[in-house]
Amino acid sequence: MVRPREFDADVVTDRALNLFWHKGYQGASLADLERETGVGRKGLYNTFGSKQGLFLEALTRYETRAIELILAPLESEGAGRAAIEHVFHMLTSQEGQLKGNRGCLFCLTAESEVTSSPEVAKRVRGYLRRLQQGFASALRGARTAGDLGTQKDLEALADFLMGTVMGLSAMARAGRPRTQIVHYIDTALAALD
Amino acid sequence: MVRPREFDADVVTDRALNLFWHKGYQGASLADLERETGVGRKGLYNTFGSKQGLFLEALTRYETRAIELILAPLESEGAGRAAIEHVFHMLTSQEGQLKGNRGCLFCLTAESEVTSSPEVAKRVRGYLRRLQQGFASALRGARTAGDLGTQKDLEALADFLMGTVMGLSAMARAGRPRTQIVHYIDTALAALD
DNA sequence: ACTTTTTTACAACCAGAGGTGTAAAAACAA
DNA sequence: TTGTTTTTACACCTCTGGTTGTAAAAAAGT
Repeated sequence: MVRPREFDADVVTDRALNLFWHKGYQGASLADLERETGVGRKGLYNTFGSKQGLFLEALTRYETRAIELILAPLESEGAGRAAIEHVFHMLTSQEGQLKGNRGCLFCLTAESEVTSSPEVAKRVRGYLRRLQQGFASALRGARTAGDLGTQKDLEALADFLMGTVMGLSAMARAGRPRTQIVHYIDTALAALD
Repeated sequence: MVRPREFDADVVTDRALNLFWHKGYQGASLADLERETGVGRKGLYNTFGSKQGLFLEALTRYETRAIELILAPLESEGAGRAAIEHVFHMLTSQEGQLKGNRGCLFCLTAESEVTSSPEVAKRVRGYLRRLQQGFASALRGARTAGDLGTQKDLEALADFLMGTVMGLSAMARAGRPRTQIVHYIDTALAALD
């Protein structure tokens, strides 16, 4: 009775995510999105409602991946200092957000103008809060395991690590040399000693 | 013989700088610049040649201030650990880049699309390099004064501090709570212990 | 085969971008 | 005052942004 769609909304979301990740929300134009996804304007609007709707969908997709790769290791029961180090080393590896000078999509978005949209702003704040809490959780684990100085302020350390993620994202997007980024991360992790 | 300008290019540059600082290069439109400076399009184009020309002029103005406030203290003869701490505390104070969620103009520009312009990219790279070298210089001073662990890698620490400036700028622009920023900076400075 | 429903392709829309052309206005030398 | 030069004000241009309308095309139930 109805004509089925010629494209898979999931792969379209994936491709749109890649574009937003590379160029940011405002930097990715509808023409870019058409080209990248192979779907015409009307198809995108019928499916996602608006450019921002598509962006929110892409954010969800990104968050899902980030939960697997970053948050889950930090939030897991036995997480401690090793989990924290693993996350940062993963982020600076080829698999992480360094590839293609993309950085972290939420960090990028947090600095941009899209945050004037309440929905986007809420999503960004939520992610960053969860990230900070993830670090706090893993830090408590590290303390319990005796891997952390007893005089350290855990809340301050969690804020520090969250800021470090933002700094890492900024350096990645700025195309800073790999050596500099590695120095940055290694020194930051040494702050836990 | 010639009709003199009705505006002072210096104050126009200042006002344009403020706008670019708040909204970024692409975020500041010609209409915004006209409104902010009180000068018409033709006046701006006669004086600065193009939007990018005006931006480069504003960058120069910003750099001049940054040299006074940030680089000079780091590069001065007796600079050491106190100079580094002073710079970061100044940046997190009301006088610094935190005011109005502006962050650091060079860091902001480094993450943006304007860097596809070779002139802009060169200016940004030059500033960041000088900043890193300023930290390295002050770190050498700190070591000489015995204010630094002897086993620390100075180059890595300098890269770390430069990254910390980028992280601070990102947090400021993202409108992160002051407490979090203070935690971030204090913990980063403790990494010098 | 016909009808219905939805997707498609294409063009158009309106707002805003950066940049420019034109002619009036203003200052100073003569 | 006149003439020259440059700045101004204002409209305009072209291009691109996101968004929407229209009509052809395609599947599935009857």
